Amino acid sequence: MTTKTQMAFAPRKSKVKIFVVDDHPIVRQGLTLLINREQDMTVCGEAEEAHSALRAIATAQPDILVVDISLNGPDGLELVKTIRTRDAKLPVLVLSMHDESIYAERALRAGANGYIMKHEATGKVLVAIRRILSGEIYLSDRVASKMLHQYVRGAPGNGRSLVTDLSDRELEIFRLVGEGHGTRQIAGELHLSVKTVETYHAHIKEKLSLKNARELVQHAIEWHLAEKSF
Amino acid sequence: MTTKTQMAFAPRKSKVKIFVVDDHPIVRQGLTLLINREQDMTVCGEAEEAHSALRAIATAQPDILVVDISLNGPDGLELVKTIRTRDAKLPVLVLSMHDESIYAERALRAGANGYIMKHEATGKVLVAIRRILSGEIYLSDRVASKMLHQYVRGAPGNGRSLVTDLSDRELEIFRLVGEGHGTRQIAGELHLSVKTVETYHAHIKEKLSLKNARELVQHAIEWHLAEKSF
DNA sequence: TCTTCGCGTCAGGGATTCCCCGATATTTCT
DNA sequence: AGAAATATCGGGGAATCCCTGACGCGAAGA
Repeated sequence: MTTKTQMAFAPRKSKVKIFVVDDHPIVRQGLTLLINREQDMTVCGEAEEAHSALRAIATAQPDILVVDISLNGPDGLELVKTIRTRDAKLPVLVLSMHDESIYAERALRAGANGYIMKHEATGKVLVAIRRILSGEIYLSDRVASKMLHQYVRGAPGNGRSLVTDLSDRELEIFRLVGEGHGTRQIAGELHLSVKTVETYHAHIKEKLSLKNARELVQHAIEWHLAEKSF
Repeated sequence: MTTKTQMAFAPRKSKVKIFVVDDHPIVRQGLTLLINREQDMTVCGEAEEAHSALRAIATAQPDILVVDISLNGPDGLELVKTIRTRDAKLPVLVLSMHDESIYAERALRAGANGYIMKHEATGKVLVAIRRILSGEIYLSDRVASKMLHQYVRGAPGNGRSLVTDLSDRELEIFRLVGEGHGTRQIAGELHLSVKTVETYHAHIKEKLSLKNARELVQHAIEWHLAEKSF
């Protein structure tokens, strides 16, 4: 099931090439400096959004990707999915500033090989990268146990919100609404028809039991600046 | 393994001592590496939340603080306010991942000397630090122009919120909007014409320098949530 | 295997809101 | 008193909301 034959256990002659996608230059810089300090790793390129990332990846040919989940335009999940349609094997580590395990689950479902949060120790990033390169899947202990919990029981402590029921695309629109983007604006950013965005509005309203668009905006904004850190 | 305040082998030369507060280790690392590459700057300590930050700052005696606005527990604004009660002059640069200028206004009002967003170039951080150390206030061009625009018509002397410029009736509509009520609904509740409510919308947008109704809703909700915490 | 179902995408069309132009009367400030 | 702000309404075009569809596709279930 796994393609371990591709991975060599012998020490590489060339460094592992890593491509970083994050919309915060400071984070990119931090990751780059962190990675380049390692003897056997090097950052072969960066991008701040999905479109240019795909272009740059084609030429840079990295061995692994590190992708932030919240980007301008198509988000990290979309990027991972797109990459999966082009290269089934290219490993991806998804970064997130949110502790919410809904993203972890979605990331893995989208085809990522690991999920790590920005508030974890920097060393964990390197651990995750090595773990993934060796063919395994990386999850932080907290997220892993959380996901297992949700696997065993439906809702531990009743901590799941209706937002969990949203599909990836719906969640993406929901997030953009929460950031204050309008229908037309979102349609433009995601290269969709206005009508399509309106359909997502309708679906989200139904899944979250919201009466009208105003409540949608209200909940999206409150959810956005909730910053619920666990 | 994790040391919140790490004493580097700081050269005794008169480097500017910088203290970093951010709940994302990757960001802290990025900032630290970035700053320490400068000849005249050094990071004298870090913290990931407000409480330990206050303790560490007392001993580290930094020349300037760099504080993320979203922390676990008390947020960056609270930290800035607390610091202002202890040291009126210690300069503070507030970091934020939000590009909304709502936070910029609040940051300055809380006593910060600068506001910069994480999605700006890393070099800007160094520029901001130097600018602040020279006694000035740093704002990114976009935010600065917007805030200046706001202060032209306001009263710059007192630090009151722009919301106080609203008339009673306008504030009433503003509050209802923040509670999620729609135009028609408000008109019904106040026994007004829909057109009248629309006029108030326009007046409020004008006074608060808001582009469209969406920003109005955003600010109204933000303000509404802030009111509840007092 | 066939069928259902969720998902992503889009259209038509009436209802509603947004947002620019106004207007008039009362209250408040100078 | 005169000027400015305030409170109340309207017209009309653009944008949106919201309902009712539609189609392909992949996954899950019968």
